[in-house]
Amino acid sequence: MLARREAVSLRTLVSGTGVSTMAVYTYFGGMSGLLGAVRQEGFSRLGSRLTALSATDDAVSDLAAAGAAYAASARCNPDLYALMFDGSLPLPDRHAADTTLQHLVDTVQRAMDSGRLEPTIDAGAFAKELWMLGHGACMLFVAGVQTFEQVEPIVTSGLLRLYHAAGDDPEEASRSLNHGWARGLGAGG
Amino acid sequence: MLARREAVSLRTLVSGTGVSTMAVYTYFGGMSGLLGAVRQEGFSRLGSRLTALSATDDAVSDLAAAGAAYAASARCNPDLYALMFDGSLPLPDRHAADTTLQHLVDTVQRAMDSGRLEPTIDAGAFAKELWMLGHGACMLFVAGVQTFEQVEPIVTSGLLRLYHAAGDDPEEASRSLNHGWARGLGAGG
DNA sequence: ACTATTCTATATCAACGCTATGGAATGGCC
DNA sequence: GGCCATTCCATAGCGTTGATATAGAATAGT
Repeated sequence: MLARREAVSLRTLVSGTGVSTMAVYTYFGGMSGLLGAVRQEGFSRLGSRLTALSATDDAVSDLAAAGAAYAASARCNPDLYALMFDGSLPLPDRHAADTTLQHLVDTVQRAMDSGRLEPTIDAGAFAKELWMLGHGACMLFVAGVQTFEQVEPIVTSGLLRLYHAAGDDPEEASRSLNHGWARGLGAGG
Repeated sequence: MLARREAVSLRTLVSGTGVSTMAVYTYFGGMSGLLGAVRQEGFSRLGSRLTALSATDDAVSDLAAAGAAYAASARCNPDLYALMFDGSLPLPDRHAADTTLQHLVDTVQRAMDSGRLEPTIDAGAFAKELWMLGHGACMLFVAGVQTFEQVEPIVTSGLLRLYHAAGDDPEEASRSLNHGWARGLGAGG
C-alpha cells in the first residue's frame, strides 16, 4: 500500500484480507506498532542489502556502492524510507541500524588499512559523516524538496570531496566512486 | 502547540480562540493548508535568521555560523523542523527556501573570492553539499535517531573536512569553524 | 434604505483509531 | 475421551477526527 501511495488506515488495511481489525491489536498492539514493525522490516532489508554488497579489494568503491544502494532504496520506496525516519513513531530497535552503520565503519577501516585513507582519521566519525550527507539528500528527495536527479550529483560530488579530504587521491577516488556508485545503484533496486 | 508537544487538531486548535472550525477553511482551505502556512512561516523565519547573521570578513566562519544557526533552529523547534520537511504536506513556496540557499551560495562565493576556497569549485554544488550534511544531521536528530550532542561533533568534523577538501587550510578552517559555530549557535535560538 | 456579497456558527457526515465483549478455536491434564 | 483453562478473533460500538451543507449575521455598494 505504501508503494501504491494508498492511504494506510486500519480499516483499508484489513479489508480484503479476511481478518478483522482486532488482529492488528493482538499482533502489533495497534496502528503505531504495526507501522513500527514495517519500519523495522525496512531497516532490516536495507541492512541486508548493504551487507550483501560483495566486498571488493577497493574499499572506497565499496563505500560508494553502499551509499548508492542506500540512495536507490530511498528512490524505489520513498514512502517506506519516510516512514523509517518518522520521529512520531515509537523508537525503533537500534540493532538493525547499528549493524548497518557498523558495516560502513568496517568499510572505512578497510579503506584505511589498504592505504587509501589516512590512518589518523576517526573511522566512526567519518562513516557517520558519509551517512549524514547521504541521509540528508535522501530526506530532501522523499520530502519532495528535490528530485532524485537533483540530489544525486550533489551527493556524489560531496562524497568525492570527503574521500579526498580523508586522504584519498582525487583521481583514484573519482574512479572508485564512479564504479562503486554504478554497482550500488544496480543492487539497490 | 507544536512547541508544547500538544496534539494539533482542528478542534483543539480553535478551542479557546473564540473562532469556529470554519474559519480554518475560509482562510487556509483546511488543515493541511494551515500546516502548510505554518511551515511557510518556519521557512521564512529560518531564512531571516540566517540572513540576519552579520557577514564578517571571514566567509568560512560565516558558513559555519549559518550551519550552526540552522542546527540550533532544529534543536529549539524540532517539531516545527519536522513539519517543514514533511513530504505529505502540499509543496511549499520555493521562494523562501531558494533565498536561504542563495545566501549560502553567496557566502561560499565570498570565501572563494577571499582566497580561502579554491576558485575552481562549483559554489552552488558545494553549498548544497554543506546543506545536505547539516540537513541529514538535523533530520536524524528530530527523528529521535540521534541526540543533538551526538550529531553536533559529526557535523562539525564533516564541515571541517569539506572546507579542507575545498581548498581551505586545515588550521584556518578549524579556527573559523570554531568561531563561526559558536556565533551561529548563539544566534540560532 | 435596500440589495448583493462575504463570512461564520451550527449541525452533521463519513472515516479514523481503539476497546469491550462474547463465541470459537486451541492446548494441557486426569 | 472428556473437561477445563487459555488464547484469539469477529462483531459492534465509543469518542474523535477532518470536512461539508446550510442558514443566519455582518459588511459593502448604490
